[in-house]
Amino acid sequence: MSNRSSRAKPVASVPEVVILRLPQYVRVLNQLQQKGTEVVSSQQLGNLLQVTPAQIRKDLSYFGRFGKQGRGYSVSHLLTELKQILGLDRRWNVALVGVGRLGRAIISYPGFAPEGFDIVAAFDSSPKIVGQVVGNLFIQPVEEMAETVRNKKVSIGIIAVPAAHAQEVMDMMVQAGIRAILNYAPTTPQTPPGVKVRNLDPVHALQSMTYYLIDGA
Amino acid sequence: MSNRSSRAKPVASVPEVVILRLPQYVRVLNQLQQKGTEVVSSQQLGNLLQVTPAQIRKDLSYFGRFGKQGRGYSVSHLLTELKQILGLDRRWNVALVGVGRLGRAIISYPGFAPEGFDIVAAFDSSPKIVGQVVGNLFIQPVEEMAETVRNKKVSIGIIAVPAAHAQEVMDMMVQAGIRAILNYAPTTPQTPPGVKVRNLDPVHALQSMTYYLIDGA
DNA sequence: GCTTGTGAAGACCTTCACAGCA
DNA sequence: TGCTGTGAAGGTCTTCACAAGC
Repeated sequence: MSNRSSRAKPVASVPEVVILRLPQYVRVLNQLQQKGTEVVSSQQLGNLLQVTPAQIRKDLSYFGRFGKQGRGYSVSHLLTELKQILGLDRRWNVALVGVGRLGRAIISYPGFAPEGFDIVAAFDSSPKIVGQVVGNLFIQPVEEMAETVRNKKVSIGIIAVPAAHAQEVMDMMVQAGIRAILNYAPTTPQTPPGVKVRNLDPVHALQSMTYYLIDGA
Repeated sequence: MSNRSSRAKPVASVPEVVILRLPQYVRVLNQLQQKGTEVVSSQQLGNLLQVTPAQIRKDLSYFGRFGKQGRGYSVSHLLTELKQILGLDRRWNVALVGVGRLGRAIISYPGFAPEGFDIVAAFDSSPKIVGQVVGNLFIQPVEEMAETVRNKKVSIGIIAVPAAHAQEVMDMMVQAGIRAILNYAPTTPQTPPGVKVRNLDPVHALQSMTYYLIDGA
């Protein structure tokens, strides 16, 4: 009923599309804050995000009442609330499986840590790769996954193995208790309920655009 | 009315969610074909894809009637049709902008060419990088983009520059006539109508999963 | 008998439009 | 006056359920 503590849990379940938009709001609010903007209206946010103002207000209304009539939203307050809602006010430990060319690129990608995501373990199935050190990480055999996930409090997995092995890696991760998975393999593994997967497959992305190019070319 | 020539254009506009699913159907059908499966029902496809059979039949019905009552779908026939619908029965020329660490990884990624996507040009704004040869590609200055896109019949662009420059690269690509863009930068550029963009931002993907992890941890 | 293709129903999400409040 | 928060309306996508046909 009250939302004063900003711990308010959504009463009804929030549509996933809404959750997918919130990180974008966070990103734009961050930019506004850096520019020194203190207050923003749903109208202005909508312009920046190419979204209708009504949608922004509706999205936010799932979680509480963050604005002031006649004025708009306090940038810093809304940012704080959204980060807390999304769990972006803390750090998350991540485990990577597959330390080939792609896996190495992911380990050295400098964009994760500043956003609160720390790759704290990396696994491979090849004896040639296990034992190597990449970045600061000692590459472990996949057999150690469950134990390491427990010890290092890993909550998120990244799959960077060839498509043919993605499903078994998924299963191992789920078995180890991981419930959020970022999948770089060009395949869509079967996912048990309660586990979230995001696929980052560039080929699939391309294949879903060419349809719109036919005729034009 | 007839769909014999399989050139049938959809009568009403097809929902984008449908277009996003079709490449998955193609992928699974490819696997079935390699295993020697000749006929498949919407039920079986649904099991493999974790989608309801009704959805598969409805999706396909936007484009024609590809099945046989009582039997199901011919794998090879459906595959041919879907590839043609999506434009995956031909090759597409792609231009990359941003030849840093990420751009180099994209150029050397071996997954594009077998699926019909050829990176035929690469651009960078840094004089230190322009003139280098990466893979087989001579890195050109961004100023040459419009001309090269025309000469080499490029239809698709890949953005692999830092977030701060993604918007201007987008604008240049659109200016050069590109209408499909794969964006690796961690930002969502403003997109003019008629241009399709797919974002492959790993941080955004992670930020949209942590919500579901709260409580559990 | 089995499976497609599809209108109709239902679920879900977006947009409207306005009461309420600063 | 200006902008939020939100029921209600509208639109879109998914699922149902069954006639048609192999």
